[in-house]
Amino acid sequence: MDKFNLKLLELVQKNNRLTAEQLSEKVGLSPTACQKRLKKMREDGVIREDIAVVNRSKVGQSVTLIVEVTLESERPEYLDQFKKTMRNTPEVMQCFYVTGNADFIVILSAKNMKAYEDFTRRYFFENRNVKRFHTNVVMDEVKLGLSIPVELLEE
Amino acid sequence: MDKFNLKLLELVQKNNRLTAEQLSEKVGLSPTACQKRLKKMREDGVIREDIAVVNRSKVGQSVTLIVEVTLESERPEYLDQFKKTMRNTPEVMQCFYVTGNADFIVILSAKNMKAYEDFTRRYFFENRNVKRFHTNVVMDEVKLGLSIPVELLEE
DNA sequence: CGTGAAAGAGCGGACTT
DNA sequence: AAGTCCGCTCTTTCACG
Repeated sequence: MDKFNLKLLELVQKNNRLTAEQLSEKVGLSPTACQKRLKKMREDGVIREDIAVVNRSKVGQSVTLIVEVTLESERPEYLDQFKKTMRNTPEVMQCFYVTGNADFIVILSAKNMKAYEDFTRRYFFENRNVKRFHTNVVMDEVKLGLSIPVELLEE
Repeated sequence: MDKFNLKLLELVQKNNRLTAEQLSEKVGLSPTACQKRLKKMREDGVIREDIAVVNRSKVGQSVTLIVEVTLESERPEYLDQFKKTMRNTPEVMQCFYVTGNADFIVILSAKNMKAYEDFTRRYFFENRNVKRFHTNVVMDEVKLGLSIPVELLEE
C-alpha cells in the first residue's frame, strides 16, 4: 500500500472504466504497472468488486427506507437466519448488524409506500422473531457512496 | 426498458467488467447490441456511475458506524448547512435526511473508535445545532450494495 | 518497473429486418 | 428503430530486459 496504490484506489473508486493509460498519466507510472497493481489489488481483495450504479429514480424505484429492527432473541441461530433472509431479499440494498438500541439497520428500496407496506407484512410482521421495527423514510439522499476517502487511508 | 436492458442492468450491477461477449451470451443479443444498449443507458443516466468497491478492512478502516442525528432546529438554513458539512466530510460515506425519530442517518467509516471519538467532538459536540445523536457500531456488514434488484424494476 | 509484440475487446459504419 | 456483421483501433496482457 504505497502512494501509487492509494492514488489508483482513489481514481477507480470514482470511475473504474478509466483506461490504464489515463490512470498512468494521473498516477505517474506506466500503463502496465497500473494494471498489474490493480490486478493484484483485485486478487488480494482490496478491491472487492467492480459495479455499475443504477439511478433508482430512473427505473421506477422512488422510495428509500431505513429500518431499525429489533429481534426477540439474539441467539446465533436466529441472527444467522435473519442475516440470510436479508441477503437474499432483493429489496434490501444494505443491512448491518449493530450494537445500540436496535439489532439491525436495513436500507431498502421500494417502488412506493404500498410496496413497502407489503414488504413489512412479509418480512417483519409475519416473522415471529422480529420484536419491533422502526421505519425512517428517506426524504433526501444527501450523500450516497461506498467510497473510502484516500485522506483516511494508510500506506 | 425492456427485458434485455433489465438483464443487462442485473449483470453489470454485480460486475461491470464483463465483456460484451460474456454479456451477450447471458442476455441473448449480439455483443454489439449489448454495448450500444449499455452506452445509451450510461448517456441517459440510468447507469449513474461505474466504480470499484474497496474493502475497508484491508486499508486500515476497521470500524463502520451508523449515527442517528437530531438537530435543535429544522429550519431550512440549518438543514442545508448540516447537509453541506456531511457532503464535504470524507469520513461520511452516506447521509440521509429522514422522517422518524431522528433527522439524519449518517454512515461513516473510521480507523478505530478513537478516531470516531475525535469525529464526534468535531462534528457533533462542537456543533450547537446538533441536539443529540445516537451511535450504532457495525458488527457485521451483512449486505452492502447500492444495487437495485431487477425483480423490482419495470419495463 | 518499463518495453514491445500479440491477443482481445470496444467502437462505428453499412446493411438488413 | 433496432440488430447483426465486419473491419479498424485502442487496450489489455505477458514474456523478457
